Amino acid sequence: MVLQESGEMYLETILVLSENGNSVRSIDIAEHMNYSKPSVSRAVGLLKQGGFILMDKSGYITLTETGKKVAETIYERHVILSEFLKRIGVDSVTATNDACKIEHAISAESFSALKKFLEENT
Amino acid sequence: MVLQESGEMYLETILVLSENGNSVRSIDIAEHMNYSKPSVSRAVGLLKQGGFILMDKSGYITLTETGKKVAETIYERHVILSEFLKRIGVDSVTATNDACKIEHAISAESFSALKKFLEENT
DNA sequence: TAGTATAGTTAGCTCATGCTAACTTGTCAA
DNA sequence: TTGACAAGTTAGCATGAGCTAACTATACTA
Repeated sequence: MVLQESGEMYLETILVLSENGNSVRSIDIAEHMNYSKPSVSRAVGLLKQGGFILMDKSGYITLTETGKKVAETIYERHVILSEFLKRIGVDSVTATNDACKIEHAISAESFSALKKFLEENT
Repeated sequence: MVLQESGEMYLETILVLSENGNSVRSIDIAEHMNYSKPSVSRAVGLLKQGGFILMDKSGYITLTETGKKVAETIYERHVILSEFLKRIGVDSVTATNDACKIEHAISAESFSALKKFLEENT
């Protein structure tokens, strides 16, 4: 299963919700992302099928190792990208929004160059 | 008409082709973007309808003022983004590819901050 | 125990955007 | 003039991803 941008967003959302100590069911994802329940239901089904998440009998969702790896990769990109944008003078809200979009578009190579740049210019 | 990422790509392609002195018909766009003729035919129809391009009776395409503005905006982003990525150590091919994707995701505000950053660090 | 609220699912729609197959149209050369 | 090639269009398919309406299943409360 090839993960699209939307799949990455779902995984990232699951990671963020669980790290913040929130319960992670389809309904929680739907509320957080502002999507309808059926949209989330289908997406969750695909992610389950693709081996990125697990769901217990009560509907609580956890990331598999694979899912966690993807989610953490994307989330790290998000953090570094928004950090970088803020550093060059972009306001916090715009930086976060843009990071959210760019995180899916940037390659691993460009990302690590950016990260290195940020580390060297602290 | 709200322009999607794909519409931006078509306009950018039209700009690049014409600036390089190539003829710009649907078939030229199709060859350049590696898309089928029908895909381009429809996209061109939508761009025409949206007031972004004009087409003469022989099928030659030119950008309207609106279309040109969009195309130049995107193309400038492309140039600056790939310049920036190369500056921080990304190889030329990857920089170009990533710029191609990020140019549609970045906001005007983040872009101008990036441009300013690049100017101040020449 | 019956009724209600909450969560999840199913069916089916829409839109954007790619594709192929097949048709039309116009130009040029034999 | 005819035939062939090039360019463009039409019809219709596929996929991803959102949506609403309506149904199901579970659990708690009166």
